[in-house]
Amino acid sequence: MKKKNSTQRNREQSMQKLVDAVGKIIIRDGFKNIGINAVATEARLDKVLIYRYFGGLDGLLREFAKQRDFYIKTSELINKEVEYTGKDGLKSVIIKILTGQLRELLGSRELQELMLWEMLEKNELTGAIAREREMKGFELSMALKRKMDIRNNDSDAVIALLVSGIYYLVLRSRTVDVFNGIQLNSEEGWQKVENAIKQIVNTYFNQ
Amino acid sequence: MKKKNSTQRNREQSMQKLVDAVGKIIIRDGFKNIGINAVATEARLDKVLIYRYFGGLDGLLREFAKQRDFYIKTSELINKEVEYTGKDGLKSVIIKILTGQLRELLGSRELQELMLWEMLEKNELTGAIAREREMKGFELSMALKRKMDIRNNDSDAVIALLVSGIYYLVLRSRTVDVFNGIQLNSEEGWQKVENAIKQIVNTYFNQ
DNA sequence: AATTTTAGTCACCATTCGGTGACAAAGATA
DNA sequence: TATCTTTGTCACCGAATGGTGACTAAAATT
Repeated sequence: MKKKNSTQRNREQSMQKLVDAVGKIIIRDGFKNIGINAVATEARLDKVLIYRYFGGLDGLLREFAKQRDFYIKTSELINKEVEYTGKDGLKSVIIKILTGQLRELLGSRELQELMLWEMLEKNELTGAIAREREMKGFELSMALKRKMDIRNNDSDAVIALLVSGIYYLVLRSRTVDVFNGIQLNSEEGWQKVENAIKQIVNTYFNQ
Repeated sequence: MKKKNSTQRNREQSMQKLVDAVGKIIIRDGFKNIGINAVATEARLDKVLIYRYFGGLDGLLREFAKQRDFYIKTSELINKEVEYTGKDGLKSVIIKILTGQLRELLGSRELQELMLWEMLEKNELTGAIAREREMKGFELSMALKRKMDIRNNDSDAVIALLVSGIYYLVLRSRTVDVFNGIQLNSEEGWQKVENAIKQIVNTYFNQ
């Protein structure tokens, strides 16, 4: 079997076109408008290929999720920083991680759509993606806990609450301009959120 | 025109059946499965009545939203408490409000579905409902701000972050059991969240 | 060169969607 | 009693959905 790069009749290229079509639709219309017909039309290919190459829409979506690594990368990058940071520098590391997650999610429309999807449908697919991401976050919380005082066993709930707040605000900014007086569609508003994060972390982790 | 309570040919009763069908579907299948056909089937009535009595699905949904008051009631109830509370009691009032919102949202499946809906669709309907709720929350933030130190102008962002965190955790609990090590489907987990809220508020609003 | 495998197009299916017109019967009005 | 309005059922429409079988033609195998 020789591989030819002829523009016609190229299976790999067609498969990639279909995967890319998924991303385009998610960014343009959101995940809820994804369907066999929509993807095939977007890719300018016939929908029967989705069944042949991926076994159906689910398989295609799985391949899509595999290609883009959908988890918060900042966690992994800075995770080890926690280990080698003294108790004093811990606060700034936490702040760096949280603001990093804020900015990363804010910058990735695809990730936003995926997280919304996870929130209202419990697929095998969304479950798998979410599980991977949650594991990263959990590692962070555990790493923090080892550094913290043992008698303070609610630090993970505090982190969870802050991360959740970040997630909600970013996802909410898609459909609303103002939340609790915070401008969700201007850099000024996000600066205020970042400041709030810093202040909470600095005051809470001082005790 | 005499009003008769005959079981057949009763307009008001049929209208109410349609409105109730909306609620049933939202609770059972979520908002995304709401459609003309589904509502009519659930109400055991013909869909043409939805057009005649409500002008369409939108009008029916508006009536549905009007009947149930979809906003966080705790805010309104405790709002005035803020005014007549000294600076010392302020922390406990904030905690009471936040935990109240947590419990209220946790207890209302309908409200959860509605908030999810607001997050991913920008209807005239979802917009109106959201706007009303946001106003209540904003009033609270403003009332707090008046009590607080003027130089601290990020308290509203802190509140917004906490409220957002509460919203996200509750909504996430619909499709996931654990978030950051917090058990979202057990009272124990929510106790931890409440404790985290208390600790954050107590440390932050101490300065 | 002949044959088999593969990539891709096309036509079609049953189902469901939102939406509408026609019609029968019940109730109100005269 | 006769007429008119209202309530509700039914049948249908076009469009879009997910899904499949038949076919053409390119490419690989023999």
